[in-house]
Amino acid sequence: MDKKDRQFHTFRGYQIIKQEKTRLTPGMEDYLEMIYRHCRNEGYVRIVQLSELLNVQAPSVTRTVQRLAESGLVDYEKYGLVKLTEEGERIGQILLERHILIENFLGKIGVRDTLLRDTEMIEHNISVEALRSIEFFNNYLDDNPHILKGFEEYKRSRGC
Amino acid sequence: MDKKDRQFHTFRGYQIIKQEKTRLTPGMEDYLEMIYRHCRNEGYVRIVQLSELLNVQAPSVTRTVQRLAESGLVDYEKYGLVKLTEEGERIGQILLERHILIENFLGKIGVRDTLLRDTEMIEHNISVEALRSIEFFNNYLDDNPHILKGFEEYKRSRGC
DNA sequence: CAAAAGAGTTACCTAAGGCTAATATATGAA
DNA sequence: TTCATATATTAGCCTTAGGTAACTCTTTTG
Repeated sequence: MDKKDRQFHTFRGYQIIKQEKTRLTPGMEDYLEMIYRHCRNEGYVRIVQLSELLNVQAPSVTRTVQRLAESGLVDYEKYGLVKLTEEGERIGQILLERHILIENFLGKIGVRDTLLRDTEMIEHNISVEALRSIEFFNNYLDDNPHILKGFEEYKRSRGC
Repeated sequence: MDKKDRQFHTFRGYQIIKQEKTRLTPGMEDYLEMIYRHCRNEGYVRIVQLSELLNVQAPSVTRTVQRLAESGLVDYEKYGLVKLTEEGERIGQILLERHILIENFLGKIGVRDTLLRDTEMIEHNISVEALRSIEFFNNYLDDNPHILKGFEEYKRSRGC
């Protein structure tokens, strides 16, 4: 592990370190994940659809899609359809799986109303190690359903 | 709950929404939490100390401390000592408790090397609801130590 | 008490990722 | 085929939060 990984950093500081390694900003991840979700079913997606799905304005989408194209993750030319490259498909799938993993986990421990938002906020910056821990823990909980049953009971008994 | 809270947003989109509500950016939270940690013991902290603790350059600290002063969270005047106001102390404590809560939880499920980084990345954006869920779950795990013992066993049996 | 060292500030640069306004392209209907 | 509408792009602005270089203030020390 890098030396600087062991020191404290600000939120922004960690983002910068991560980005140096992956060349994918949180924003690009957001877009790529959504493109993947949509292209899985439809094969392509349009700028305006993305802008609705992501709740941002079209110019923000254009710019980010252009960046993803430069990075070789989507095929896109002006006024055309947004499609994934093989590499984009591969990474998009990883991003979506990560999203689902975190969402499942938060759901298990009782997050409801803010599930989407919390998942979104956590997924882009979490480490591989933490992700693996969550995955293991998820599996453990699935294989031992009495634990979450006990948790529900525990919450009820404390008037939650 | 606000209507826009139920739609998808990008990472940046959620940050903006959150900030509209709290008037504290992730950066300001980082700094305030560290100021609180240090002032608890020493009563004050200097710009250069903060820059070392946070691993950023002094000018970044000056600017953020000035902003925190504008927001009434710290007492600071040029070339002076950084001290917390009552309000800053109150919020700093909440931030530190939140940090510890998340760190404890991640530690319980097995995060080690990246514990600090993961905690930092999660803490600034997590919802109150998710935080409460984690808190409950933490307590449940503490009151039922066999669960985490079982988890250790589970991991070992799968060669982790 | 003057000079050097240390601490802090200012001015300015960069990048990401929002936004709006204005412009350009594509498409479907008369 | 032309024109209206829908779609997309460009240009330019804003904020946050990093950075450096150069300058100023404060403190310490010979």
